[in-house]
Amino acid sequence: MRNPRQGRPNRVTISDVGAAAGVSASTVSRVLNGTTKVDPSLAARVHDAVRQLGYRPNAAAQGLARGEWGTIGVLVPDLANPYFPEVLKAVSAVARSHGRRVMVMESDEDPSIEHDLVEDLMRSCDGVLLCSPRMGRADLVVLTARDHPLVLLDRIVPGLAAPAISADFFGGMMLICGHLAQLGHRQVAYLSGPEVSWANAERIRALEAAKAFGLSVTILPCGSTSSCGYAAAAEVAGTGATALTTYNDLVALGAVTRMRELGVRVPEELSVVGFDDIALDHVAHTGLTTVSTPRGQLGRQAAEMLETLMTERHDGEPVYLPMELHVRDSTAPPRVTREPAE
Amino acid sequence: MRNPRQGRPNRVTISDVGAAAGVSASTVSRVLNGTTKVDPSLAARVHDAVRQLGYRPNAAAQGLARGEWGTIGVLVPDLANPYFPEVLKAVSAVARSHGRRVMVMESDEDPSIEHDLVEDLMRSCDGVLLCSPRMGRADLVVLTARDHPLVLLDRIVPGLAAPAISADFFGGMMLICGHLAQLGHRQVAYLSGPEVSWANAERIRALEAAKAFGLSVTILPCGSTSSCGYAAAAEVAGTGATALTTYNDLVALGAVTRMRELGVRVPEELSVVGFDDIALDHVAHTGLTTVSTPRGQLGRQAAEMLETLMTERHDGEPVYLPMELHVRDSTAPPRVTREPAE
DNA sequence: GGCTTGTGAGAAAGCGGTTTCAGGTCGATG
DNA sequence: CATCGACCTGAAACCGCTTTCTCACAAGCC
Repeated sequence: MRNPRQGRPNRVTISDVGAAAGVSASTVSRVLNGTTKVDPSLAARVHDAVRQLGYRPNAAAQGLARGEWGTIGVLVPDLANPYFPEVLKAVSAVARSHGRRVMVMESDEDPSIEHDLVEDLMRSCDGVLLCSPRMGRADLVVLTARDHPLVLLDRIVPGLAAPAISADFFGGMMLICGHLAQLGHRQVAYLSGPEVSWANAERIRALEAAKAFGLSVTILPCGSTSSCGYAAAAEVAGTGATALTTYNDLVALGAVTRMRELGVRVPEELSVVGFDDIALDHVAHTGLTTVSTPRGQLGRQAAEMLETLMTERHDGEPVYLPMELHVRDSTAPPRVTREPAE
Repeated sequence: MRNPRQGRPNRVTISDVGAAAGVSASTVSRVLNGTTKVDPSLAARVHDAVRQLGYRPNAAAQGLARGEWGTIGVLVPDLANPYFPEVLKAVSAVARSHGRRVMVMESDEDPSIEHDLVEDLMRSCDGVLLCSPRMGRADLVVLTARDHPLVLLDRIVPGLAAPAISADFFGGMMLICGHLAQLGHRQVAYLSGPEVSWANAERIRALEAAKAFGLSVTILPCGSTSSCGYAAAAEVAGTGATALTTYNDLVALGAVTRMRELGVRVPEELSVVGFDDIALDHVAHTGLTTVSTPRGQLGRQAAEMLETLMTERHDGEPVYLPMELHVRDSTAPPRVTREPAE
């Protein structure tokens, strides 16, 4: 049944154009795609017909015939997280410059549906950009094993067939630790992100490594939202920490708000550091010390990787983009140095 | 040329599945779509084959055969504007619940390319959600005249064939004016948004109407970003206004930042009101008085409208969603009442 | 001038599904 | 026991476009 109920839109086909111009459909196609020389006068007639009939080629038919959808897919955990729109923006620009459309999906932070979503993207896109901090390794192996262009974003997993690009979370946290150590802090607390998040693991790995700077770290379970930060902030006092590091800026800002309420002065009594630099500092004047993720570059480069992946085969190593430290008003030397460095 | 270079992904077709299961392709299709009763044992064999071969139907082929792409398209002016991700999130959820994927495009605030983008969406999507505050009326007329489901978001234009839904910007600004009038303000300045923006016009229309409350309004050209607000804030002093209204929260926050720098105390010396409620107040504690746009509901309802539009024909009137006033810390009575109401 | 090249346009064969159409099997019925 | 429907299933047509294949025609060569 051709679903006669709804007059399907855009019913003018390439043959209609051909008929109107007095040529065959093949010729119309050739004119529009410029694949072969055609008689200029015919070409003109075709263009006229196209304009008059308002012809627009059916994307599905083109995709089918060409074996290319002209589309790339992006999966992100949460669109509302200010981190992603910026990435998306860059991806979208790159895709457009290559004549591709962008399909966006969101998993709502639910890793269990991500596999299906990616499969869905794969069957409707030429390539997929996957940003999934939580997806289990097994799923990743299955997906990257499929012979379908896929680039991993902000997630480096050794041994996968797919290329990957990520901000250097480890390096970013090291910058923070260095900054804190230099200020004289020794006891640091960390409001940890999602348990199974790779990005969170990277931060923790850096915190461990920072023991070399003489930092001692207490890890408090928290989450990735400002309300998590707000809720978890109360427990920082018990750790004796003079500085607080966080999974991201949202958590940090939530914590700062709570600290204010608790009468803990920032940074005099407690230094607080964010992560990602999404604090919109120019607008909201939060003055949060943090490290910045190069989100635009991340998106741009990821999209370019995907684009090359769709023509050549993959070769390269995972790419890490450096983060940058922004010292603002939320960090200061600890009030009392516990003891001078031995 | 079939582009033999790149082994096209997902080469297992429905016929392969049929062969593996010892049935015809038609039967496989019937099993997968459940259109007709098929022998249970055959169905089982088919399902096995599907699983073993990892078959996924080619979306383009399905789209072509069914005359439906299973996709809706969304065009927004700027993904990085925190307003849109929330709308998008809701749209995406609704689309998914109807088994549709979402294609996203961004015009980068450039109305001149929007027409093409929409055309592109139309030829690859079953329906289009158009959020374009700037597009000229002529373009809108052309696009809505095409026989293709399209819903207008945050833009009500009388006389168009397409259904429309918008936040009630007029009502929102009236709430603000009422609030300010009640506090005793008489002289109000407005940092105006983009010249040609419909949403901006609505706000101004409300400001005009608020003369009935005894408010006298000075309109200052500004823009839609925080840096615009920052830049334009200096001119407010010259107007004698005791309260400042803005195109949106970003502008307002930029203005507040500048006011702080200029030594103007908010709200003691100047009340400032935002618009949209994207200030992330729970995280950044900006304390900005503003009106909230029901972005989630907007996206949800718009997507539903589009969905019904794709089956039935359109009938209804434009929908306006109410805004809500949030009084926070950035508004207060004026320091000196210029003169008592006559 | 006859024959080989070269050129450009139309016919036709897919791309990978869905859906119509026709036929074959089987149970029920007269 | 022969006939008629129901009901499935496979073959074939079709969705709209691209691309190969084929062929007619014109120009170039000896």
